[in-house]
Amino acid sequence: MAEPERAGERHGFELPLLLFAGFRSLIDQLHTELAERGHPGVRPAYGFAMQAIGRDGVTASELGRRLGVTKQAAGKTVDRLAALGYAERAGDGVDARRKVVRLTPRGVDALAQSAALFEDLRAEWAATLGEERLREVEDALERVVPKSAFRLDGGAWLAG
Amino acid sequence: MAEPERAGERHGFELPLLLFAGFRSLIDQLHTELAERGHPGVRPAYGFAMQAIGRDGVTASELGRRLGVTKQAAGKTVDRLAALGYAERAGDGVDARRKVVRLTPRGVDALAQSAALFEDLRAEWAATLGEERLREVEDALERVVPKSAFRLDGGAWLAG
DNA sequence: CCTCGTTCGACAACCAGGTTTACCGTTTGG
DNA sequence: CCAAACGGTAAACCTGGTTGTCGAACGAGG
Repeated sequence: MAEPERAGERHGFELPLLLFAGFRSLIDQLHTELAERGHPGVRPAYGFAMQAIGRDGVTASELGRRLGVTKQAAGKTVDRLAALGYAERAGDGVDARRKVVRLTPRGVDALAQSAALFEDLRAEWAATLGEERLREVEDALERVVPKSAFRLDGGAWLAG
Repeated sequence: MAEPERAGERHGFELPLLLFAGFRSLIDQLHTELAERGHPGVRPAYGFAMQAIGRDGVTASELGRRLGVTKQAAGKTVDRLAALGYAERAGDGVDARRKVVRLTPRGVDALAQSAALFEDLRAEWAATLGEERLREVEDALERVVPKSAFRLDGGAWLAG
């Protein structure tokens, strides 16, 4: 009760909420903008997947390993991506079992736009907080986050 | 190329990853600890739901509104919570349509333990970063996060 | 050269969580 | 007093996962 000014005690439960809200607002803004730029169907999970496919393409099994899910789940994701025109499967001449998943030009475009938009969003934060302070936040998070949590399998985690 | 020291340029895509990783590591640690303290079955989504039920109880419809999902989805969540012994339904004497969902003592315990654990986890971060710096991170996030993103419907958002 | 183990892709059945649509019973207000 | 609004439930379906199983293709050994 001593200092009603300047947000008193910080409670433990606020921290995860703030982090999540920050993540969420970035992702929401990204997808809003992405939708206006010709990619209305992209969902957060697809972003992770396309990132994992990359410009060289991967097999479904390898994609599963990168995303931390089973090859079956990865295969289903590729199906949806393919249905939306973001990826396609092509047989591999060398190994008749393999089918390489590759991003279509449309997929590559979505990825490139996302990267640019993330830069813009970060710049907005920097405008509010100052580059200095934003940097401090990033550095702090990097110090406190175990690198084991720093992977590309967000989609899998979310679905628990 | 001027300063290879001190983590060069920060890229836009790192920010959401850092925020998510931070959130994720807190939630993972919470549930690991929770499991060791007699609540192995609790999943992140249940945490949101139990928080929304609160100590007074709510109807399924109201729960749905709080969580940002349909009443049907809320009802299913209550089913799972009830199956695990964290919540129970009771008829309301006044309005024969209503069935109030209440936390069981076990549910209340899970909620209380979670709150305590979140305090512990925040304290760990404070030990690494310093209370000062952690506070700066929290304040920065609060400034930059639109309060509209600061809701209790995380579960619904995750499932897209 | 042929077989054995491993890998890749696909299929089926299932679970968690969400959505629509639809219906029934209760409560309430014009 | 009756119709509209509200609470609960159920069915069918979607997205993302999971196991388990299977056949086809590769690769290393005998």
